[in-house]
Amino acid sequence: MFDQEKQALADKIEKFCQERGLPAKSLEWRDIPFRGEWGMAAPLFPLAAADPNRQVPVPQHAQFLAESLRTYLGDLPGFSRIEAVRGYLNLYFSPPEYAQKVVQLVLANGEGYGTRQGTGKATMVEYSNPNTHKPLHVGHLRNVILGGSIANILEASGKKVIRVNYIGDIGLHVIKWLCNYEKYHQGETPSEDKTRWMGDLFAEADRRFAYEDSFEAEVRAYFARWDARDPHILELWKQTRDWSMEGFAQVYDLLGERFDRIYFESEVEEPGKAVVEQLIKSGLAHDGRPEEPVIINLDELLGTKEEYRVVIILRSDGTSLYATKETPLAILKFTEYDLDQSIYVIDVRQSLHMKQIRKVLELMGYPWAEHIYHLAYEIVNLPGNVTMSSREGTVVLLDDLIREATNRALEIVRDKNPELSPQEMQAIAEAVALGSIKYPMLARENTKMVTFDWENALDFNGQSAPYIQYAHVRANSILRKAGMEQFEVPQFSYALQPSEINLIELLARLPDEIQRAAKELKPSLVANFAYDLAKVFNDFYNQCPVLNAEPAIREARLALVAAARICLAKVLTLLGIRAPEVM
RNA sequence: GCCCUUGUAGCUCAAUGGACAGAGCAGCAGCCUUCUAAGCUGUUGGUUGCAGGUUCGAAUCCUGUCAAGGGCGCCA
Repeated sequence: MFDQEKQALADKIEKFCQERGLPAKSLEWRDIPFRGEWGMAAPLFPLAAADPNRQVPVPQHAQFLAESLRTYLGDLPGFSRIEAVRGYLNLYFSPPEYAQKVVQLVLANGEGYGTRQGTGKATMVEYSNPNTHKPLHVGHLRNVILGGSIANILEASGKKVIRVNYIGDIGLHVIKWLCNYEKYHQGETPSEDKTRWMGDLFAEADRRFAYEDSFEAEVRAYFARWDARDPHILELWKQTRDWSMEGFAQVYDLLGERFDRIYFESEVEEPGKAVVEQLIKSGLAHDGRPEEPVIINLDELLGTKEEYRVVIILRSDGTSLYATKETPLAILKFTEYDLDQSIYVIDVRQSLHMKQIRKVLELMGYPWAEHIYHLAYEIVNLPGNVTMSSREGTVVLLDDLIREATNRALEIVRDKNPELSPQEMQAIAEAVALGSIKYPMLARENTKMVTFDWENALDFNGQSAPYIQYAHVRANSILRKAGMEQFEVPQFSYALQPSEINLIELLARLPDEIQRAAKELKPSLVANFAYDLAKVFNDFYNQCPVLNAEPAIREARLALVAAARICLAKVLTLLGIRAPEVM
């Protein structure tokens, strides 16, 4: 933002160091942690520690250097004052200039503020990955939300992004479902809620499989028939798979997710078996059939001990496994696209598995194997550390949660905005409900477990999406009443309130926050920033009258509100949360 | 047994190796003739699991230890 000034400053500091025989270390600048006045700060401890002429303890010497430097620098253009405190050199920006630059920059870029155009090779993000014939619960939600947000953030940071969904449309779970359906529910068709109906039947099939030996045997036989491409089974499979896919489409539509490419497990099953043959031929895999499965003993091949373990790539009966299909999928991805990085958003329990797949691809000689990255996230549990399991009946279904949250939000909207049409009310309630469900899953670190509880999920107060959405609504409300679309170059030539300064500071930080979140693949950084931004905006809202301020101040503050609205909408969008105009 | 993750206020979580460790919820006391109170103000609450080490400086990095969760040959 102040590049020229910063460069001039760096030159002066370098000269200062040279004159005193100090190592020419560049100072590390950071924000000053005190709010209400802004600028940049540098600790002088490293320089003090490296000073050969130092005779007092480092902190004391750092303070001495800071003071010397302050005197040496004198008055600098663009900065209002310089101070030396506890070993830090603090430079304060000149408020009117800084404020104007920031607000103008935001307004000039609009929705594009803080984002860059996509250049270079693409980054692929694989996420959601639902299994057909199974219910969708809150646990699946974290994956979708996280993956979608990461894709958004990467895109905003200047990457080309390819969103990919890998659908588990085949495997033991599907065979179980089909076998159970044919035996006990022949000819039945799904009820209104297809996903739920499919899920209920899955739970039933899963129970039979676990507790009835005869059923298990039937399922195995059924799998063999699938393998032999029994036309009857293929037909049934296609039909039932479509039911699931229709249900998924509804959910993605509601959540606002879209994909550039959908891969099906079924499309890589045959290629996977070919890869297995190839691995056996090359000697990497050991074929123990018919008694034993086909395995790759990675530890033996690599000389490691209990690190990569053994990976099973084909069952002893020749049917495929998850690992059978993972290698051809990776090959397909890198064949279809020119990728810089291939990110897999998959829960942490599959860490070893992903590590094995990567290593197998590496051993097969694919140079891009190192560009595979497993983004591991922790699962969503229920209170008391109960894992969601459809078999145990310990799940919170997505449908139920969204419906309940929307109803609660609708009550509040009706109460607050009785003049709106039912359609408008519904749209707002949905935006609020989905936001409040999504936000807690994004605001934690990926590696931290999320415990779901109803009370929390339906709380629209405090650190939550509605809080941020509400700040956006307030900004929007002011602008609507002002009736302004265009803004003159704002003049902040009055005494700025601390809350105004804090707000402007956060607006200025937005681009860096996006970059950092993209680099670290952490939507939590954006989620927490969004809350900070909303909080600071609410402070401003309470302390600084806009519409009733005297003309010069009113104009500047309106521009600031417009800039804040843009940024609030921006961060919400990155999180996959809608920013309503009214609520 | 081997490996991974987590441990911060009563609860849920923040904190690019840097200044007094911050929010929300819960509790208590207040604020709607003033741009929407899904908001705001004040207040209570801490030996950052424990012990060492590295560093001018550690919640953050390293080692050990304790606790919780997860993974480890035919589920995905």
